[in-house]
Amino acid sequence: MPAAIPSDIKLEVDQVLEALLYLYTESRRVTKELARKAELTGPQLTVLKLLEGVGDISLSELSDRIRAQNSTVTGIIDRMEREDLVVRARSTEDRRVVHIRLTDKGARIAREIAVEPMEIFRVALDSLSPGETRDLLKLLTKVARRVQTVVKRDVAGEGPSPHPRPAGRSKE
Amino acid sequence: MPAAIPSDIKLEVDQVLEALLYLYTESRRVTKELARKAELTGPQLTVLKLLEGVGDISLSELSDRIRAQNSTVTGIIDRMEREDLVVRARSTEDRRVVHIRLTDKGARIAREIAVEPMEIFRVALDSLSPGETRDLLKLLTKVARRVQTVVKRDVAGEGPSPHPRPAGRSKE
DNA sequence: CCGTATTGTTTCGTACGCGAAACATATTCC
DNA sequence: GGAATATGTTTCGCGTACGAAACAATACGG
Repeated sequence: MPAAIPSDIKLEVDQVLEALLYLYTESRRVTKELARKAELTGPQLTVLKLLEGVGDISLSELSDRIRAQNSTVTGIIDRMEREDLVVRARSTEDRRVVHIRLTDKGARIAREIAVEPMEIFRVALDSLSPGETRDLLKLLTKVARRVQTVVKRDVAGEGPSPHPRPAGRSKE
Repeated sequence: MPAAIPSDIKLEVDQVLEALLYLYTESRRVTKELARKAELTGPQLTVLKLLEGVGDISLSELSDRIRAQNSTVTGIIDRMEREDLVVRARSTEDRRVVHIRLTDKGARIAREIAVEPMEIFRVALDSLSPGETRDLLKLLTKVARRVQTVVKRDVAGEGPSPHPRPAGRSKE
């Protein structure tokens, strides 16, 4: 644990978080806007392009891929089924499993939207040199990995507070 | 525009996006978890700490700060008012504006949650050297700025498609 | 002054997004 | 083989989150 953190580092950390927030927010906005042209929502477009890429998958797998809970995806698929973009097909081997499949209409729309939702970010990232891109990736994954271990430890502990208390009052 | 983009760059870009998504998702999860200890939701905790920091502000300003629409914040404030965490106070100079103010209860809870929601990320970012942190910030802001200009141009155009069409059919 | 545009907030409708509980089917262990 | 368990999905309740429209008050042009 670092002993004394200079406060200008804290400022930079804030700015990093700000930048992350901005980029994420913007990525959603862009996806959404792109989707609107096809009368879709952001998540629906994501699902459509995903299915186009990998073929039929189960609902759980879909949830994993788009990092959402099953209960969330159930709703998304409900609405997409209502719009005749996908169909549910009960698996024959394991009857608990539901496979999600593109309909012809769904496949056609996926084809029509040739742009990857994240295209803008590709463009933006192109403003970095290959070396910079690699550096960025390295730094981000390093941070991500670190977050992951902290979170893991946290979840495992589950107790009173494994957090490194930030010198604030904690009594009551 | 770079002439030929090697496909391993594309892969790295994907990974960068993946990392961004992960970090953002995780930050929300952590905030939420922290908030739960005080019977709050993530956004509510954010608002509480923000008000604690800057004092009374108008609803619009609040919306700006947390990057949400007014209509979203209206709902959040509704629920917080219901829980007696904040009060609305109509401005006397301009009777259109509503100032949001912490109640004693709200202020107390804000004080009790000494941990900044983003603390975990501070910890994670501490695993980078000061130089690396600065590099990360530099790269992220560079990308963010680039995204911003692309988006701006996009919005300004508003027309058929200022996007660099990716060789897909665009009719119909 | 009066009408019109502008600005700040709320309302409404819809779509995520989550966690907990319900439910159905599979698996395991005795 | 039947109870206990685990796994895949849905249901439910709640809280964001957004855009468009409604509404209120202010500013602006004539």
